Amino acid sequence: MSEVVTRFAPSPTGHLHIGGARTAIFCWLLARHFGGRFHLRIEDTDLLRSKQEYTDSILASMRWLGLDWDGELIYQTQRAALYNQYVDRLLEDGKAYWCSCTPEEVEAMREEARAKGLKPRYNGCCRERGLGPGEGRCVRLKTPQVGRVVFDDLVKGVIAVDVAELDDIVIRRADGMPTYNMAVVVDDHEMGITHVLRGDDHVSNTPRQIVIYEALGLSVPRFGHVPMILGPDRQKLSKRHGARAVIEYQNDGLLPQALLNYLVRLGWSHGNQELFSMEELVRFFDGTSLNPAAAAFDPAKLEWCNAHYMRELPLSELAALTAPFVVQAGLGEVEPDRLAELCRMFRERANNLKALAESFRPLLVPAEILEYAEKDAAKHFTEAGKNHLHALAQTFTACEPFDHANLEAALNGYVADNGLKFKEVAPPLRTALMGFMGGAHLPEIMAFLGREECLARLRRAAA
RNA sequence: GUCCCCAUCGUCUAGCUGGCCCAGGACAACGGCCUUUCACGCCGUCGACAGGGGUUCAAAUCCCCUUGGGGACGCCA
Repeated sequence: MSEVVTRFAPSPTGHLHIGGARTAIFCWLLARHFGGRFHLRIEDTDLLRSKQEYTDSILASMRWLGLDWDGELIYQTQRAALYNQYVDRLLEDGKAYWCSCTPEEVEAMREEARAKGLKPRYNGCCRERGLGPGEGRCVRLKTPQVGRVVFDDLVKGVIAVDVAELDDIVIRRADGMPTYNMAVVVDDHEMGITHVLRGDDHVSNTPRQIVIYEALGLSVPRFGHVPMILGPDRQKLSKRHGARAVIEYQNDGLLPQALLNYLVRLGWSHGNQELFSMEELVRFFDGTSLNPAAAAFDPAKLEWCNAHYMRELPLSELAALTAPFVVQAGLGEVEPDRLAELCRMFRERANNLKALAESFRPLLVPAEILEYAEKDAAKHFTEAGKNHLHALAQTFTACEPFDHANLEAALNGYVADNGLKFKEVAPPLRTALMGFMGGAHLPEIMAFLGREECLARLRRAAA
């Protein structure tokens, strides 16, 4: 295969959502796999809805996911003149014509067709009128009237559509701006795009674009339409499904590699493998093995995937990533070493950074305001339990240094010396320290808290 | 309404050039082991080829129909 050039072309009318992110990932992987190029094009011709802040947000999400792009960013609004050169060429070649119909008139035609049970469309009344620029409003493509448009889709296979299904589509609006299909064709050609990977919702645009390519005498790129992502209920993803934007997952404490891994695996597979490094993805992803059917988004599996990557991360890195969430949880700044220690103790108990930070709360809050889980307190702060806590406070006071090994020995010693079972002592101690029956190993919790804090908790619980 | 696309466990999927599949893996669920707790980890259980016709010695795999989903039909992208 000669050079592969792909592109991702978002409209800056919102944040990057997971569906868009997935096609961006596929495009990026395809280019990287074949050592080609990956471009980013901002389709901002909808002036009303496009916003610079969304472009910035989309770029930020791309970077967060680790998707870099080649060359300059392309903004469609800056290329109107270029598009119109192509429109003029079509006009000169008699492949397009001026149309004087108003939108209202066209709408009436559509209504009429609908009433007859036909496909709503423009009736081509200006096609042979030979109107000039002064007489027409918009420019329409003279779509061939017989034949079929056939293309071999990378994911869906051969798709054929009769040209009778295609309208004489508008390629230049009354305001002089090109329409979407026209701009896309010109851009993809000018940018040398060889593979157009995009959402499923574009399949019906593809024949229209191919007709434009052919009218212009340009070579047609390879197309691939990846199915959209459905909500957990298999309905179209919408607000009621919760987070849809990449940035929301970022804010919820997901790791980019986890979201990327999950998204890639949604609609693409490499045998039974579930977890992939970036290197593996680039090595394995060649545009085949894409699933033609729509996939439902499963938050539970995403969390599982994220938990996996949280366990794999070097502690210092995990700590650095968790720090902002700790601050956000109102737990303040924590020294890097202590934070890393907290991560070490708790990372197997959380599925995302936000939850991880939250799990630190019992250890970062002063003894006086530690909250007890009612059930656990009632069950373990019995007379016997309190007596143990008193005695343990005495025992631990003598621990020097106040570290894991000494504390463990002291605790075991207390149990053995009094002929007790560990099970009798551990629950009240754990509840006193953590506030509930959960968390890491007792000696490391105590070592982390330090003598002062530790004893304060035992005394408070015993009281 | 017209056109296009899709269809394996609850979910993501392997399989799809037919036999190795009375269908494999992962998530979830459930049970167990480990264990002072919660987790992690390990082991196990439940669970699917939408339906009907063909083709064939043989079909999840090929063909047709039905049903069910989705998408498109804009001077939006």
